[in-house]
Amino acid sequence: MTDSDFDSSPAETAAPPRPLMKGRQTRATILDAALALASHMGLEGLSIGALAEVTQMSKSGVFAHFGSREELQISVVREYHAKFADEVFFPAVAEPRGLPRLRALFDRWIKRVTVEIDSGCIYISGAVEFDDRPGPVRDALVGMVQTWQSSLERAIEMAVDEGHLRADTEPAQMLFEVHGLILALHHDARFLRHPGADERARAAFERVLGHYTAPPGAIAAGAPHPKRATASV
Amino acid sequence: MTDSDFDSSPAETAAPPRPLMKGRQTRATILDAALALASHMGLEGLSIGALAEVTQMSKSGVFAHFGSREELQISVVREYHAKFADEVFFPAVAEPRGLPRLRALFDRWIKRVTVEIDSGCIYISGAVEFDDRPGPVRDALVGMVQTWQSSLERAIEMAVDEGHLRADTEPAQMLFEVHGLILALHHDARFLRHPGADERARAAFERVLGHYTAPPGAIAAGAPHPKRATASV
DNA sequence: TGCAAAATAGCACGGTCGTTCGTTTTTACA
DNA sequence: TGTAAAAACGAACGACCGTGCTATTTTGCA
Repeated sequence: MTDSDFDSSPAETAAPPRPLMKGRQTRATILDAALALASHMGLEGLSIGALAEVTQMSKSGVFAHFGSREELQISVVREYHAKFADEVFFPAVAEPRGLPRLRALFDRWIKRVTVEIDSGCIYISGAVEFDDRPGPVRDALVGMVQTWQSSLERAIEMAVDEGHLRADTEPAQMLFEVHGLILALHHDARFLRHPGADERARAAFERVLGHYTAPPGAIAAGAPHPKRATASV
Repeated sequence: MTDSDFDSSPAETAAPPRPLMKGRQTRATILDAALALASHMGLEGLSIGALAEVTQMSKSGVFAHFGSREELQISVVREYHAKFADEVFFPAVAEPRGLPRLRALFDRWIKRVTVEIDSGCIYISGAVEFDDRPGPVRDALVGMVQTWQSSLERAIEMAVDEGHLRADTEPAQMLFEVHGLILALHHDARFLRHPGADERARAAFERVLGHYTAPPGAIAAGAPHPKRATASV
């Protein structure tokens, strides 16, 4: 469809077999509440009881829509993925390839991580919660994060191809650095509650861009012989 | 004591009033197990039952040492802080001020986050778990992270004073960027299980150093006029 | 409007959680 | 060695958890 496989819903839309309407609808309501709840408490903090209370339903009523807590968690991850795609990725790929698209991606990413008061990034919190916890939830999470990172990496490659970034740019390396900025932003804004964190992130992003757009000879590899770098005191 | 207030134990060592020996000892054993457990499952994943099983004690026996789960969590945070100081901070401040010390800090930080297989960084996981969860545990966590970051920022300032870094360096900004590298490393190594993540972090660190050691005129603020930066396609 | 099917509710289960309390064992010092 | 205090145990509590059942209600279509 677009020039990416960053697809919101694999094969779920369209084709309502026969008996459904209210079902999907309340399922969507539950999922919305679950997404909000998971943003605060983490995916492991999700509880069917709390979800039932919030949606004014019975526990079993909520439960029936997912069949297991694990399936609920995975559904939440998928839901977040879809929302993330809609709010970050798709609007950004409307921008022209290269730097404009790259800037749009980063800018929307920043906003997604910070401005939405009640919504911590589930990619980030999920990564920490499930880095040591094997299972289907982790697998789903890893898959979606990898999809998003691949999309970003491809956007970087395009910027190289367009001549907006240096030809010797390592997309994976640049991605690592940019991703770090988002993580630092998330940390400083949400945990430490630093007010100016997003400005730090934007400034750092410009610095990174500055490096990857500089003429290849200017800034070579390591430190360009400062006064006395690794010398002792 | 040293040139920092990065103190391991506020006022806990020395001065055993009278009746204690076995108590502190088993408390330390429990705390060790708790630290390992929290590294895997997070601070919220800590359970007194699991801790009792691992230490071959009764639940109430474990419980008695802390008085509450919350106090246990705080003790774990303090314990991690002390270990972190011993393994990262104190050895690094043995290096001469300026770049050598800065490199030592970053290098040991990297190792702390990655090479210790069974130990995720509690600062990082705790930050995600408690960014939306007010209370004493969050307060303790924030305090320790701030202490560590202040120490790092001071090390950067010293490097500026020594003339190892550019005079117009904003320590807080540089700290933000370096911290992001550690977070990206933690993410890629532990969650995505990328093998070469630490090399990416080291390379990025050198890049950051390269920027902050370059002569002030060379790389100004934004992008230094590449071929055609923000132009459309 | 009637009727099958889907959606939801209600209830109970086994389990784990943090915590309390009374008892028993262990420690440390006279 | 005796003894008071500290440490550890064991059982029980109320609360919440996910999940499995069987009703009951609601839906959508003939």
